[in-house]
Amino acid sequence: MTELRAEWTGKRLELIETAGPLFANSGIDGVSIREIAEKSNVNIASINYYFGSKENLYIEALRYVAWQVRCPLAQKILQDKDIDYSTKKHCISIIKKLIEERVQNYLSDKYPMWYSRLLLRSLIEPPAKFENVLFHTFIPEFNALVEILMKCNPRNTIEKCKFWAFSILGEISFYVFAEPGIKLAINITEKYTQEFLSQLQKHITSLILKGLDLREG
Amino acid sequence: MTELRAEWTGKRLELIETAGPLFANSGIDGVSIREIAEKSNVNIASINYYFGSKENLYIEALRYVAWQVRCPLAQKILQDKDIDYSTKKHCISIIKKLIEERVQNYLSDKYPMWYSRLLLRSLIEPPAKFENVLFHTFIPEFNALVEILMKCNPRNTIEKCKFWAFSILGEISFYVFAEPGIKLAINITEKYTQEFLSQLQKHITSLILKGLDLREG
DNA sequence: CAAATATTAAAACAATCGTTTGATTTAAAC
DNA sequence: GTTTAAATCAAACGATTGTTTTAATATTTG
Repeated sequence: MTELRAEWTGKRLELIETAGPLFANSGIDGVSIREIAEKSNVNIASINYYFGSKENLYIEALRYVAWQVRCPLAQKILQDKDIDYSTKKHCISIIKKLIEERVQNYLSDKYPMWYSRLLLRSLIEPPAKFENVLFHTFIPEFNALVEILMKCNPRNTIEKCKFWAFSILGEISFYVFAEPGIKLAINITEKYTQEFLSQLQKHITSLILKGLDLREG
Repeated sequence: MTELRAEWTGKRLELIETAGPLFANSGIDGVSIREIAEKSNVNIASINYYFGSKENLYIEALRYVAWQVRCPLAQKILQDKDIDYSTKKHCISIIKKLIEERVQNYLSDKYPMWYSRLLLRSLIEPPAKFENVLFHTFIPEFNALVEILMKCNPRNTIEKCKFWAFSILGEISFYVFAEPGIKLAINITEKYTQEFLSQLQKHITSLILKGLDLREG
């Protein structure tokens, strides 16, 4: 666990942690600063005092969760010059870890569920101001993912590897953004159990590895 | 193409078609009835006159798109008693069609993109009132999908087949709800081309069939 | 302690929200 | 042609929105 940035401390952090889940559930327009102030036990003026505006608070909350649940494993792996991508075993191990990281950071109780919900919400409704956050989190991780997939399967074109990267991201993201619908479908009301997530991780890993012709053994 | 319902005609239809894309992009709270009235060239009072309230207009728009882009193929297939699920060929053909139907209805220019965007938005933010729409569209289609997957692969448990169904839905849905982020990642500004969608459909079909051990030949 | 700064508080700001009213116009029915 | 209903309109409703102001209170600094 890395340190939080200095900007995410004290009252600022409190406000982010209070407003965040509200934003994640109802969007920026679905939450009033009075509701945030009330639940956070601060005066309404504090929001503008600490963040300048409601929109800035939203953007800060977005930057905060993007930092928390970021998945830098792919970039780290790419820096390792000792990896031999010609052996199936290594490639399988890498892809397994890449999927595990995202299931852990997006879906497990390592972080509150609203972290990933707020992050993914910025994917569906990206006002101009949010693109900056996306550009520094989602895009680099995506590009690293594509690069690794290229090395694991050099015969594939970059276009095909982008499809594979989107498959990995999509499979996991679906359980975040469609969470209410999914729980309706499988008839549960509580949060995903660890057992469920373990099975899900296995399922996605198997699906992707098979697709990439990287079946073990 | 089936007929539209009587409730979706005239001024009501006009209002739905005007408000729909706004709702899909910004959510119910991100659009004002004055903006809708202005773009629709009607008086503000018309919205309450025709729908009773803004929320009802939103729900009607949701019911409208859910009806339009619904994917009833799975239910239809299940009614056909002549299908032999023990032959790989039939199973492959069925799953291909199921994926094609969703890519067509959700992503192609068969329908405006905001249809599927609004529908999927109801998955991420389902107020109590929207659950009703979900329950009559998303859930039955999902259940039928699971049932077909069970018949294609009787050795699988129902839990595993649910994962497979979610995989199919998730792979395609990702390109709807994360559309802005995806276009940022692959650096395009226009809508998905037919060529891109054709490749995407091939990719998802191959991915799912391989995962289900239904590789052709 | 005194001065300067940072934080909190209540109140009011203008603007916008969804909705309603009541009058007027259009269309349909007899 | 008269009557009845449907549709449209401008205007105003009270409530709520995000933000600002101004004063009071902590906190920190010298």
